[in-house]
Amino acid sequence: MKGPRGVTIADVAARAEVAASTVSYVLSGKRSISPATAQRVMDAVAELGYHPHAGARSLASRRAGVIAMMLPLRDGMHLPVLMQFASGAVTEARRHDQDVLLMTADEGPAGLARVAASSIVDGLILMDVEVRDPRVEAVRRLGLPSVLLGFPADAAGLTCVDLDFTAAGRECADYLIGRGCRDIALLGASEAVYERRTGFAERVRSGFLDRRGDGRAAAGPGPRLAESAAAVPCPDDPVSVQRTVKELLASRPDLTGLAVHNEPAVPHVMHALADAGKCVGEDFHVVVIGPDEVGERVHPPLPSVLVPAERLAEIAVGHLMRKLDGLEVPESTLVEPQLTVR
Amino acid sequence: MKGPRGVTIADVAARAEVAASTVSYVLSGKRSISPATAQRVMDAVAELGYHPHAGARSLASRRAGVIAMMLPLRDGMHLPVLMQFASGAVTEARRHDQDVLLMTADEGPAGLARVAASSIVDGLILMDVEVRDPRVEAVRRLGLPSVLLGFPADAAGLTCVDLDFTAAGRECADYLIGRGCRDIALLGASEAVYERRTGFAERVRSGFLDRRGDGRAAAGPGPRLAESAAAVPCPDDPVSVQRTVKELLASRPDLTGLAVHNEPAVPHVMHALADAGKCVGEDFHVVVIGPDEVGERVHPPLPSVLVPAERLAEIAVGHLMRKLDGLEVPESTLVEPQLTVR
DNA sequence: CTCCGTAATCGAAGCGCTTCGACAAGACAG
DNA sequence: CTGTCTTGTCGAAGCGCTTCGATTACGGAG
Repeated sequence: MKGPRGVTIADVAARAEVAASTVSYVLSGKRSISPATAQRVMDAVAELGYHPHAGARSLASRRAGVIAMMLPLRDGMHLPVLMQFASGAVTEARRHDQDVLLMTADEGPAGLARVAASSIVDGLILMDVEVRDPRVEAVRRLGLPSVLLGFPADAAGLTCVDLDFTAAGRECADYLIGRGCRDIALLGASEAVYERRTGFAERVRSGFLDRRGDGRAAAGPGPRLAESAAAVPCPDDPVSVQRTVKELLASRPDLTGLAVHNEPAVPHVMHALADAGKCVGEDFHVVVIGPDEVGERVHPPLPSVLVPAERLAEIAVGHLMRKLDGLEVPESTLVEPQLTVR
Repeated sequence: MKGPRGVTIADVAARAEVAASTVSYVLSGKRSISPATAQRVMDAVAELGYHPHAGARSLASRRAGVIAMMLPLRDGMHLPVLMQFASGAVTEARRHDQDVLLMTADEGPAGLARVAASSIVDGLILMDVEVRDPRVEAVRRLGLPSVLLGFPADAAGLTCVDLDFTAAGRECADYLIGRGCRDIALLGASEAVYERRTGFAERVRSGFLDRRGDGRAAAGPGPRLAESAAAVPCPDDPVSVQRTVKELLASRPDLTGLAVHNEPAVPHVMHALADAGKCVGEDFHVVVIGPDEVGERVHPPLPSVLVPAERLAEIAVGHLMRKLDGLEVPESTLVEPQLTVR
């Protein structure tokens, strides 16, 4: 039924004149083998282009060498970040000799049950976990080693990794304050986003508002504070963005610093500011929270606090690997955001 | 070493009081089984939550139930399209009871050799195939059933699927002509893109220029033609876009229709047109080639010819499944673009 | 009433790998 | 020189599944 039978461990063993088990031990390093024999085996492996049959290996060793990565491929979620994450995860997984099975979030808990039961994967990375996420319960029940990106309501006993959004908000405020702004504001995502994932957007907001001085002394020990800071939600569409910015400027005439946590809105914000006669980079400062490209693609280029998606992926995969090896990992990991000044 | 041993086919067999082989036949349908027995088996499967061990299955049947999808995860390539493609591919694969292994293009030919040799996948989908692509040779050599997205220089014996870019260019021209534009232009990607993938960008251009009348009769049989049409490349950065548009308008004062085949440039094009006093939608028409969001996120919303990524994915996966079943598929499939008017 | 074809089921033989216990051959202490 | 460890290697027993005869039971044809 299948064409060329493929080179098996027996072929390698024959070629190196050893037993199949010896080949296995050379490859896995689980028993000591004399250097001479090991070399002969490695040569045979190279000459024959041997790669162990994944199925046979998983059957015998109860380790598939594959991890599943469940992404919210359909919507929401910022795309570049997702891609960077996916890319980083695959690269990191390969470094650990693992492959990555891609699943969409809409396979849901049943999908997780399936891959777990069929032993097709050894572990799981769950992206974009929401506060009330049905998949979380499934993960708990299945007992499959996993790492979540995002924090569910009850994270006890789970390994979670996420960007430190509070710190991101704070960094934006600090950047603006450092530029001399006394009155600053945060332009957030649409209301809908705030409802969907408690945490995420709110944490940015609270970090940002942390730096609100409200008349308190702006000097002395501790971080410098803004005299005044506000946060307003904002829909994605061009017209609403323009309106929101216009209203914001009208209601706060002394505003000189704006943090934008709403990727698609950025170009329109710039437009609106220009219309209002603000000269970004001189009498007005803007910082965006989002991937680098967003800040790069407008004129003038904007500094940005980005989600270090690749780092997140590395950390997540790294933690998962450690769990697979039975090692301990921290339950909760917050990754520092990175501010890129342009 | 592993916790709960998992439910096996033997457990199901015991529960249903049949032989393991009978369970296998019920599940695969490869031999006829009496309805009564089949029912008992199905019940047992459901009650125990049985899922066959993927490794064992692949070992015994020489079919892994997994296909590999190699994406250029690092750069280039338009992101939303990629995501839609990935999403569509996974969904379609699941419909055929297959899982998807995600690989990055930088694993290259060696990665293909590895997955092929380890029988971890049954087939391959290669995204974003370029004219001279080292992976193509590997695919040929390995003889692994595969489907390519894009056309390599020598596509003989391979199954290739792609958007009909020539038709996309033509459709843009036709749309503008239909709007009454007599002098139209195509704003393309940066020179670099044209060099990287012969085909792709060029085909759009040639389709577009197909509708150039150059003084020929604009009436009569056949498609209506524009009196004049031009194509200019354009870099991505805001400043260059502005300059390019300005120069274009200056050199062609009668220009009233523009097709933009350069996603990041779109907002800046709109800006430049506004600066030049053009009123898009009334005295000037713009159509973009790219995913819907691009057209939606500017003001006014623009019609767009999009890459039907999801369809491409379905077709690619569908073809691959057919190949896995030993059926015939066309060597070359061109997918019609879709024009969305707003 | 026998013979044969068909339908339904079973048992056993692998698939290619890992892993466990055995075992031969030295190394070394007594 | 005998007994005890190591070290390096082998053989065999599965892992859970599919698949290929073989086997039984049952009708209908002769």
